[in-house]
Amino acid sequence: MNIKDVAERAGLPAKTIRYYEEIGLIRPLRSANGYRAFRDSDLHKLAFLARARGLGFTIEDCRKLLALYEDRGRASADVKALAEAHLTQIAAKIAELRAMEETLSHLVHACAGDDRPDCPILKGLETGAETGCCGA
Amino acid sequence: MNIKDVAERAGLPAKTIRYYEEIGLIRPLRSANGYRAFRDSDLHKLAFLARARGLGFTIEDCRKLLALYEDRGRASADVKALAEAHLTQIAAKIAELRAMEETLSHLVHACAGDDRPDCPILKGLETGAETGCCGA
DNA sequence: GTTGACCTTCCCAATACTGGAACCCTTATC
DNA sequence: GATAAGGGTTCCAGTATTGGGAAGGTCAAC
Repeated sequence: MNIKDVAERAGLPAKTIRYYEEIGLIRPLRSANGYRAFRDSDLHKLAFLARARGLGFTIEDCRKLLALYEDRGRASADVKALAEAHLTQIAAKIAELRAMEETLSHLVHACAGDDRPDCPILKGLETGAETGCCGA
Repeated sequence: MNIKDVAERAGLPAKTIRYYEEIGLIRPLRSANGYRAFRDSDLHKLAFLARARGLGFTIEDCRKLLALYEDRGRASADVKALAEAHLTQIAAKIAELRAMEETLSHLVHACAGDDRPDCPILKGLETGAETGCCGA
């Protein structure tokens, strides 16, 4: 298979596939003309990578997951540990975003959004205070 | 004020402050010895930037916010529009992370996490299916 | 043989910093 | 005056993960 075929089937841009080869995630063969010649196993790995990346795993995590995927003697505990650590990071990121969302939505609600210059959002950014809409 | 003082007061690393100058967010004066000489107005801007960045605004959004902050004749609607667009992006990011979290936590819960190789997480990444724990 | 769709490598851009090297300035101490 | 500590400066390179595009080789069809 040439790169465009695997790209479509794995759901990854060709550019990304070349990059994954460059950093050693896959090692496709080469045809006589210099084209990459992907085996089914390469396609499987790329689809695996696409899904792992889609779940937010870093490339380095993907490298470890791929190694476990290929290791018939792996312990599922190792996979689970990786996934749990990643879940923890996802939860932390969500919490961070929610905090931003909360602060910012308070400010937005306090802002008239008209043609006058008075703006609680800018005031909040200036002073570090929120709108003060509900106490203190 | 020298850079270390403003860094502490604004809550930003000195490196970051130099970077902000490089990209034109601030324009501190220079002393005869070549040191940056920060005015109070520079400090205010840096603190403003630190808070805006803390709310997840991109640097380019910060640039616009700073321009509005400095424009005494701004319309608060412009600020609000920026903030609302950012809120939308935050919400989208949260939704994305939650989807990842949900999929991954299903897989994790289905995984025994012992020393055997059988692993629903790897299977899920291989096939694109979730655990199938609840139907289908 | 020419067109058009592939493929290749290589370099640059993006985000928002972060680290380090090499070197200059200031102040205090010996 | 020498030295050392603790500032400051610039410049280069790197992070993570692509995306864009140039310059050029290859293949299949007409």
